[in-house]
Amino acid sequence: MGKGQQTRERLMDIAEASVLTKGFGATSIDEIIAEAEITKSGFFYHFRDKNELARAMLLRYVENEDKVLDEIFDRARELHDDPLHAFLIGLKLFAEMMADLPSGHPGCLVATVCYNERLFDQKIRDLNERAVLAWRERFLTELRAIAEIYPPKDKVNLEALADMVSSTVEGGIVMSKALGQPKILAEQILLFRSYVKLLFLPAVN
Amino acid sequence: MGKGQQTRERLMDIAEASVLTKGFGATSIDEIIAEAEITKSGFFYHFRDKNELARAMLLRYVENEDKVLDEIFDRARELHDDPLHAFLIGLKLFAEMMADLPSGHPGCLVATVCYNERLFDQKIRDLNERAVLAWRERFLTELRAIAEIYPPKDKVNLEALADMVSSTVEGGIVMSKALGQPKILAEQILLFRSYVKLLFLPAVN
DNA sequence: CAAAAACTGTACCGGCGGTGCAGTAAAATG
DNA sequence: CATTTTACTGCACCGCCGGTACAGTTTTTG
Repeated sequence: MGKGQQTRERLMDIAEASVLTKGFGATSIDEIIAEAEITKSGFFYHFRDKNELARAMLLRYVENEDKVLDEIFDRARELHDDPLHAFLIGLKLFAEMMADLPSGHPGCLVATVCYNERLFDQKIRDLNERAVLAWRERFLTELRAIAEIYPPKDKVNLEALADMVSSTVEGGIVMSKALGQPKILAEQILLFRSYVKLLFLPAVN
Repeated sequence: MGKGQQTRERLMDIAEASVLTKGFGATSIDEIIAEAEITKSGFFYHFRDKNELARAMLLRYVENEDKVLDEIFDRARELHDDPLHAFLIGLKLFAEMMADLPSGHPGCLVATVCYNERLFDQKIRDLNERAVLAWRERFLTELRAIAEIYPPKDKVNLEALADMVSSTVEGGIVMSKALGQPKILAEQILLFRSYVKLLFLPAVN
């Protein structure tokens, strides 16, 4: 990674932390450059404007989340051949990872984009939508494989169930932040896992 | 309601819509007063500063949500004596209400406070926390009554399960906004309802 | 009709996002 | 080693915004 890329990453790190705690509109460039110890001109060398910073940040965030999810659920499939059990293992690993974040999940950029939509151009909103749709497809694939083997015990729309993974994480983050209790996110993921168990597992005791 | 109170409400209506789509930091007083057709002096007659507007807005929002939830779950208890069935009916009514919002749920102020925490004083963050804790207590009471009659089929922390109602709504709103599909929120509530059914109902067919 | 409530008008301050552009230090390249 | 490219610095400027201060005016209400 060249020096320029390093600076870019540092600027995005600082901006991300600020955006997640103050929102995009209240995140000032002056504040970012002060913390990064760079001049305003230096900032605008890397990003044409604030929106380009947002776009780059969101892209980086989504790519990173995808990588993390790949690792977790690939690992889970390594640990068990059965799709249902692999999925349940993956959810447990996911919950553990969320519980191990030292000061809780810092927040999801996808959620802040939703709650700041008017501030972003169409490109960013599209990127955001595509990220969520990719999550849906990811989990839908797993759920279809599960439903083929284990008939669900209640009539559910698998697409909505796939969305429930993301929804649980987004909701869990908000709850964790609202109550200042990081562990809530992991709890919510485990409750979703309990639902998957009850829905697909033939005999739970 | 006096004229002053009417203006206050109008200012909060306008501010709320803006805060939910642009964040608090990007919501300008100039923009609010332009839409409300009032002067800046008029604004500051009603609210000492932006933070007082936020406090009043959040308080109003939370009180209103509580009222809506009271109505829905009181009605549900009217329709069925059994706590589990009453809760399931309540969730269905809730989902229907969310599905009937013409352009989807506009967003939750509690979530925006979480994602703008650094912009607000302790008073507001406390108010936010208390609101979420009140939701927890509300649903915990119902769940305890249910669990006394129907032994849960999986080991669950009832407190976390109570939080799952709020979490589902918060997550569902984010998903609805991210994908531009209002119905997702209702779907997610119905999936939570399905979980409650599988968890407590003795024989689901 | 008087008092209180609900504003308007005006002038001002410092900070911020953003632009433009000239200059320069450091790193990569031939 | 020289040159080009990359990665910045410095500076001047604009208009908008949150907020302050305060005097004056209209509207509502008891």
